[in-house]
Amino acid sequence: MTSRKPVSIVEEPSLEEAVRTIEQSLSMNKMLIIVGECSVDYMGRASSKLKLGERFVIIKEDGSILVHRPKNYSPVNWHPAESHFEVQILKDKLLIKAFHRRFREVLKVFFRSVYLILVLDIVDKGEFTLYASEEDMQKAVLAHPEIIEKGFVPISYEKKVEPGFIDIYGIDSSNRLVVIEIKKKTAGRAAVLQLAKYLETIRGNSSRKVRGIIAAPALAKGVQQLLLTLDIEYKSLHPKKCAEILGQKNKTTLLDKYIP
Amino acid sequence: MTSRKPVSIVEEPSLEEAVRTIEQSLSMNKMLIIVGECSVDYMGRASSKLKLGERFVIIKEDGSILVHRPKNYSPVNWHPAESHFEVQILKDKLLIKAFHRRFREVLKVFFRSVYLILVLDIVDKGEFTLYASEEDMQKAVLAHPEIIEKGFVPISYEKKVEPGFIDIYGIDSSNRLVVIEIKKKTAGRAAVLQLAKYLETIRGNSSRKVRGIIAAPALAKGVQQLLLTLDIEYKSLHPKKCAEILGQKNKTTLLDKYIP
DNA sequence: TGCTAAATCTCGAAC
DNA sequence: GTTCGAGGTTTAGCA
Repeated sequence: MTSRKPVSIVEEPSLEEAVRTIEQSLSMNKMLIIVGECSVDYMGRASSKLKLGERFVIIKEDGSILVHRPKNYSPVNWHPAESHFEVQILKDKLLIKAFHRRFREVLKVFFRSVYLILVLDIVDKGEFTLYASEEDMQKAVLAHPEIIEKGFVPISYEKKVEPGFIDIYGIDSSNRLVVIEIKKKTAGRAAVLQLAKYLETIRGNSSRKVRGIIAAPALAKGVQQLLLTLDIEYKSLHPKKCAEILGQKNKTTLLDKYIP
Repeated sequence: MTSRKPVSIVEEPSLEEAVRTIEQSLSMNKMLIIVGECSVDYMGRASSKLKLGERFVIIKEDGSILVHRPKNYSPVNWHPAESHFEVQILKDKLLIKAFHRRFREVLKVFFRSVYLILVLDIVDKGEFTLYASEEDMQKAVLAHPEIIEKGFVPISYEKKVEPGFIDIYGIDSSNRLVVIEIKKKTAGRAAVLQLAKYLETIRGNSSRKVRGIIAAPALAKGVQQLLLTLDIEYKSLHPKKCAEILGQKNKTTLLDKYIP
């Protein structure tokens, strides 16, 4: 048994060698980075021509292709995933054709010379979280309760209540109990009904007035009426804003410290 | 004198070697592709965390940085141009910090191991034209003269006249001579004065009324007055529209032919 | 599947 | 430097 080789390098291949390498890698679903001198034609939703120059082309295992120049964040030409490829020699040039069926597009890269081909067999299962997770939103509220409302003071979080765990509970400026359910995305009926169950349990155990608040970036359609019926409030709370708030202590230490 | 080496490869460097290579390349304003096992933290307009995995990082000479996973067209993390970089070893990891001053952002890439570093010293002066080139615009006008005006009939193109070549000339519906100068981008004073010279030559050789038309997507500011003075007209002509006109015959032959 | 709206939008040009 | 507008925008959420 051979161990996986994450990086294979083909230096200064002839165009024929390059064709073989590229075809083989594509058939084995490996990623490619091809560096060389090329021109590019694109036609589809729009059309474009790029004259000869040195650049590199990335072909990913999901069938996306990108042509990158030495400048700019964005590729000069590309196809999103699901492209199909054809490689051939055509008049002393290596031609990579990428067809995108859904967009009815064709991208053609003509290599006059190939400096290097990288074949990457890399595995990436790393979890990616954007903005803030629901947990981070919770942290943001705990660290800065005023983002819910002035005078709110958290008492506990992840508190066990009959149907599950309450995200945050505390008291407001009038000493009323407040139960908060946090949602990262648009809050639907399910979220509201879950909070309603918590409230039912708590209201049954106490004679004090208990407020319920759904904190989410948005409210699903038709849920507004449900809130009125169940006597639950809605507070707009965006994960992005939470991230910024959490970051403020870091921002002074991180951003202001580091950015000249 | 040494000739430029477009591609340098550093395989399986130690983290210390990697730091040296990266710092050196950055200081010499060369492009970098770094393949390895890394995690990524981002904080700025939004924030994100990416756990350990195999991926590659591109750092371009304009200070843009991209972190690409094996899938997806778009990078998982990035900075647009104008980032500043710091490279260091931190707790058995290679840390690349990218600061973006304008956006007040920090991107941190922690490499646990580096498989390969590509240093690219590539030059790309190739012209990029989206939609249509000036030549295509000329073709579009020749194929469909009515996009200039109803009744216009081209007679010749690229005709030699004293200062250079006239893009297109022909006659209008009133049998007057028409000289057309085509520009792909906003027409400035230079373009108008060039056309004026052509007109001067032609008007000197003929007693007929000669019209001069600048065909371009836009007119630079202040040029309007110059047009009045020189008795030159302006016709809005967009390369995009020209491409669409030209593409009508190509779309069926190219796209339908190639895309399965 | 098609639309609507936001995006770490990017990017270039005008002010 | 900042703002404005277009883009093969892309991308995610909903009808």
